[in-house]
Amino acid sequence: MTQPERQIMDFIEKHIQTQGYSPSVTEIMLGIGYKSRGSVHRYIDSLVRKGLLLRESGRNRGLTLPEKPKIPLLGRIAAGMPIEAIPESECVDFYEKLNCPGLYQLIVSGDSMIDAGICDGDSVLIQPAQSAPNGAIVVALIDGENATLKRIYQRDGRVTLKAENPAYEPQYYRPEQVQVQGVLFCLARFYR
Amino acid sequence: MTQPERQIMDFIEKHIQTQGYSPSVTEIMLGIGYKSRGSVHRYIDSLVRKGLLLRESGRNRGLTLPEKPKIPLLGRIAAGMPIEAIPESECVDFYEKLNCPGLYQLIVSGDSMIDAGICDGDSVLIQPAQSAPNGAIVVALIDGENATLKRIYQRDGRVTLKAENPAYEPQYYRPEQVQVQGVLFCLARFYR
DNA sequence: CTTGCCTGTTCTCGATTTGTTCTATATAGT
DNA sequence: ACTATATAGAACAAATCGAGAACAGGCAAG
Repeated sequence: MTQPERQIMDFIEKHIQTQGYSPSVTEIMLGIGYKSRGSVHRYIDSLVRKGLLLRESGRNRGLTLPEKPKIPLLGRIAAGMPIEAIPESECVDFYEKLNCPGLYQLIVSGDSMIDAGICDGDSVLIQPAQSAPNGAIVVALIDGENATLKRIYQRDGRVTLKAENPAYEPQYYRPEQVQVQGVLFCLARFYR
Repeated sequence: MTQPERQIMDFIEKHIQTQGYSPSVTEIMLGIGYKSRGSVHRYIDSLVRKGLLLRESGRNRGLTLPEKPKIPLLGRIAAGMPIEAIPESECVDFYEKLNCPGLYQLIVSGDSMIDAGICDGDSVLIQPAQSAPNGAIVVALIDGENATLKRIYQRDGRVTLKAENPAYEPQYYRPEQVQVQGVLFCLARFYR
């Protein structure tokens, strides 16, 4: 989005939010400070072509904003307690949150992280990294062969990879044996 | 990538990230400190030839960064096993997956669903519904007062709400006491 | 209905910006 | 001094921009 496009977009968003309906091209022109409707119209065309704006053709004031996958955050839910409403209906833009360059997805196989709430079949989103803070959950490559999802601790000159499952013992390695490939960024599990 | 190429690449990346669109050759020139557009243009040519930069010919400000995939699905990861690559680098479009009308988000409070891998502080995305199949995890309103996240079973004329935590006993209700508000659609947990 | 204004849309024009190519100059390495 | 390379700067065509004119359809008042 170029600078004038951004300016026009902001104006439209603000107008729709405050007035409840789309501004006219002339109103945008005056609001932004242009002296010609043609110019404004050209920018609107561009925005519509990019899908950043929707237009109901043949209607006056027919501009609408495309729906973003915003998911309203309603409150907290607990065992046996009512939903504690969160005052302003915050919206979480998952698209924004996940717009993290380099992110990739792996599907978890096995139960070794079950006590961390990571189950067989879950999707984990990994942010590429060469190192990680102690206690982080990472994708670690061991001896250049085996990649595994574990909690990592680096101290006393050795690396510990700890599963979150009492059935698995922590594994100890020399630092040169373990290569961090990425850090756990997000867990996603779909039920339907 | 030579040093000036690296410098120009960084400038372009930064500009696209902050402004949302490509810089012009003149802007790069000023930003880096050159006094000629020709030189900058030569480096851009080189970057395009190497595939490190894309150019929409015939358009002004038509430089784009090679597209990074949404979130590539790389494979499965397991305890002590190598990543089992998935042949085609499938891409998961979370935008698409979450574009489910009516979806709303709740933050989980408490440990009553811990054995289902749902932890304190997790986000659950709920799809509004009036009923749910046996065994589904639902948001249930009890006696019109208390909302809770539980696994639901309806049989023998009574409703069982079962926590996934041995510390909590299943609770039995008459059907008219329990109102399903929604079905668990997705679990999301952010680590960073 | 008709009328008149607002609105959306399309077009042209001149000025400016931009991508591109070219040549000349400066610099570094041999 | 010679060559290779990097930079500066000029020049040109195309794209873009803002202004303004013109026209048809929407919309509400009479």
